[in-house]
Amino acid sequence: MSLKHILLGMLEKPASGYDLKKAFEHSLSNFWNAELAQIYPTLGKLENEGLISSEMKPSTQGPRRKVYKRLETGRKELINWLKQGPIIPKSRFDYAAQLSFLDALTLKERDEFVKNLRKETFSRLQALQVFEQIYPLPGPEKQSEHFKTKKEKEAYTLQALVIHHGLLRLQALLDWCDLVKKQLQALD
Amino acid sequence: MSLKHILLGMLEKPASGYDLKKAFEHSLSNFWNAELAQIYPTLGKLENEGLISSEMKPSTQGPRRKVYKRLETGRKELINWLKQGPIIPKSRFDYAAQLSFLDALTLKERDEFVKNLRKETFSRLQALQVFEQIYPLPGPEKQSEHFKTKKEKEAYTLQALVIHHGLLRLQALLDWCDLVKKQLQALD
DNA sequence: TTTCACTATATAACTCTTTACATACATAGC
DNA sequence: GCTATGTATGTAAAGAGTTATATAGTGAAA
Repeated sequence: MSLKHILLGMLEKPASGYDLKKAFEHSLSNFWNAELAQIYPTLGKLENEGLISSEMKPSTQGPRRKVYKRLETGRKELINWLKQGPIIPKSRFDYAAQLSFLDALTLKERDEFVKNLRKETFSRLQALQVFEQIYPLPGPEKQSEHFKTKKEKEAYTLQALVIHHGLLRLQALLDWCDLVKKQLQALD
Repeated sequence: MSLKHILLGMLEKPASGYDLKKAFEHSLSNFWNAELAQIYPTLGKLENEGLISSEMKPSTQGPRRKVYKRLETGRKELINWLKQGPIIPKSRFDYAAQLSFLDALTLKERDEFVKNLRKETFSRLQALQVFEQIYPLPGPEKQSEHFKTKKEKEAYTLQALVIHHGLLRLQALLDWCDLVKKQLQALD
């Protein structure tokens, strides 16, 4: 189960289920998302397995928080997961499946379909470009003094790389939309 | 549920559950895949809903086949699904999540991780390029006489476009792997 | 003072998907 | 006769994920 390991990885610093959900809603949603209804039971399982521990803490805003902390066993489990090598999920591209059946629609409806896909893709790309400005990739300059520790620079670089994954992916999808538009027009 | 509609779309010509599974294993796996244990119950549901009908037919090889046929109600349901507009699934990129925690590994292990991701991506790209040669995109030439009917050319073009979706996607992933490699090397 | 918005945790019911298993016919090779 | 491979359909059980709902505290606006 990937979510277990993803939560384990996210618990670099102690956090509540609510905190983790917010992290998904921010930058992380580019590669994963999970609902609170899935996060809470999963944290519970991780605690039962002795990989994390919890502590109730008062909150300034609202009810008391259940803050989880990753244990050393949890860190080892995370490393084992990473050592397994990259997990490439099965492809699930609903819109591509839809496109392959698009001849069932009228010309006007087909155009509309592609236009909507392009619009949505562009909007997601723009949203990611905001993060790109916050996390530009480290250049070849010798401004390492910008980072306090090596570990800090490592974490930063990985974050920037994940954002770039989304950028390259969305740009490729945008290019594809343009190709589809061109080919559909050529069909008339 | 997307699988229902995808099977509905695939039933342009009558087919058995086994036939549909084989279609997934061939070209379609680039945007979707489903196990027989999921296909059979789903076909049963579609039949209960009156969207498709079935007929037992003898097979030359093995036991008798249950061949499903899309009904007019099924075609209308497919069209309604397409008219909803493009469905963009939630992002689930396990390997990108793994990358963001990669600082937990040694330098050698990180290199190995990226190398494996690139290798697997390249191998998938090569497999798709075989399909690209069978389904090249229609060029601007006036060789429409190559296709018997307009409907035939439409179906062909859509198929070629879906293959190109995979090509662009995998090429973008390959580019990203190279970027990751470069940035990880720069960290030492 | 009621409503809204936000923080915070949790469960129930449902849907979707995967893995494992069970059954059965046909053919080819050893 | 036995084994392997391929065709063909299905069920059971477990796991993953979504949607709906319940609860509860705080603060700010209307």
